[in-house]
Amino acid sequence: MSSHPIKIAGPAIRAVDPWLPGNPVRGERHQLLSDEERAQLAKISSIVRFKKGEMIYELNAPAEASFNIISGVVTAFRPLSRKREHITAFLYPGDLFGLSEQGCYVNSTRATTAVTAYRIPLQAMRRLLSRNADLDVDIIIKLCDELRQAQRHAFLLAQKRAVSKVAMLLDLHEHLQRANGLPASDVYLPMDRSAIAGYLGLSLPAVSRAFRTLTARKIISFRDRRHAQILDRKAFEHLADAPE
Amino acid sequence: MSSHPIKIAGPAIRAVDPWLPGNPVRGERHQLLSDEERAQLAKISSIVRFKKGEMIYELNAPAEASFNIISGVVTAFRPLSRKREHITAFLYPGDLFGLSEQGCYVNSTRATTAVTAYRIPLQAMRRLLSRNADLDVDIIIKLCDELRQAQRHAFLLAQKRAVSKVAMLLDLHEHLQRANGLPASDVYLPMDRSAIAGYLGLSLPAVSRAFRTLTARKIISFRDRRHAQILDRKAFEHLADAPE
DNA sequence: CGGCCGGTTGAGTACAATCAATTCTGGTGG
DNA sequence: CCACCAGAATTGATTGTACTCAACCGGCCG
Repeated sequence: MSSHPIKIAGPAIRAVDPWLPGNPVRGERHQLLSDEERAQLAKISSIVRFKKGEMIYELNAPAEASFNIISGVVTAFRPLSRKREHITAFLYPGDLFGLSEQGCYVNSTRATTAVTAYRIPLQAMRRLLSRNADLDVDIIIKLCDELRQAQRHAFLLAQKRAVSKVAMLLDLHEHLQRANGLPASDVYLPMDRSAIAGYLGLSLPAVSRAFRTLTARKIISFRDRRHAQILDRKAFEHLADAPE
Repeated sequence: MSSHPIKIAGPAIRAVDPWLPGNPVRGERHQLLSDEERAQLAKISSIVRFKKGEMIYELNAPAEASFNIISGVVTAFRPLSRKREHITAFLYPGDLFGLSEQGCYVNSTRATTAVTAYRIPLQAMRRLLSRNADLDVDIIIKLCDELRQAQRHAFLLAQKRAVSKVAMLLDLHEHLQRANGLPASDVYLPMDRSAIAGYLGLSLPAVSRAFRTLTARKIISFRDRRHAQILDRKAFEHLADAPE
């Protein structure tokens, strides 16, 4: 232990606390697990790496493990008939994924950037869970977090105007960056346009046009394809918050 | 105890098991809590009743309790500017609701029918959770269930054609009835058309037209406003499953 | 009997999908 | 280092579908 100054503490689960109002900072996601818990999890986990674009697991495959992201971005999606896919979520460091229903994964996942993650076998996880009440509570908190995310996603999808959807996506990512303590002077979008389209329930051209509209109206501007700045906060929030 | 032949066991949480393949019956939601756990929860809960249409709690109010439905249907929603609202979920017996973020509710809820429910104070719940690892696991299972539901809802909302959305709604409710062991010869929709519109992200006229289209094509028929039958299973699944 | 609420139907408009052509970008090999 | 290529992204023209607004039905209650 002490022979290694840089210690890998084990899985990290980060979420906004559902109970405490502002802990430690309003809206900030914080590390839920104690060092003790992380060590326990580390004992049953392995570290895996995925190259950009690599599949992590496929829909309906037998679920053998959950994953906890250390670095990189993962896209969770449901393949549709042809070249289309419905994107369920973008997952970031501190997130947990690999949900199953009756032993099978309920979506497919792919590394959107290079990814390193803890791989936590389900068997071991279950065993650990039934022995450790504190760990359970942390997982519950995280699941509540993901549930709220999914509900926000649904809310976004219920919007009709493409510009609103796009604005809400930017808003989500800005919040996310802030919640992770990163500077949010510009919004970084690690995924490509077609992934955005899949997440927003729009066609790829529609995404492009929506971005164009927003830049034309001087509401946002693009430093490059993946870095956006919000220029007109007022107009932006009007679109992203309560769209008509 | 024994003096009362009809005993109220306490909260019931029903969900599809994420791990066991088919337990007890493929796709069936089963009771997660042991009698022991239900008794523990019962001790810290009270039973509350709500009239049809009554608000249960409001968005952003301080969250003091979670609820577990005994009977009736609850609508969770997010109020929008005017007469509109985005409906997050319809909740049925065995469901758990009253999620909070930093101490406040993240949506509003209203009784859609007369409702009876357990009211579980959060403080007591937290205390109980941190002492009981088995109970935690059950709650985790339930949250996974709700998370999948939310993701299905998002998937539904990503569909573009109104008939697909409506078909998926019927499909969801048929599955739900089946999962609860009810006969599913016809699909019962306990909510009114405008609630359906709010859930599907459509205007009220669009819902009406979609139903009309489906009946005109002899894919479904209505026994009455709230009871639908699926006539052409093939065509129905084609719309509800992999649209396009 | 009349009004009200939930629901349906109709006409016109707006917005995004589609299909297709074009430009931009990043990566590769000469 | 540059030329080139392939995939990503943008733009354009047309079509379709759902929205809006508004009128109309039908049951329920006073």
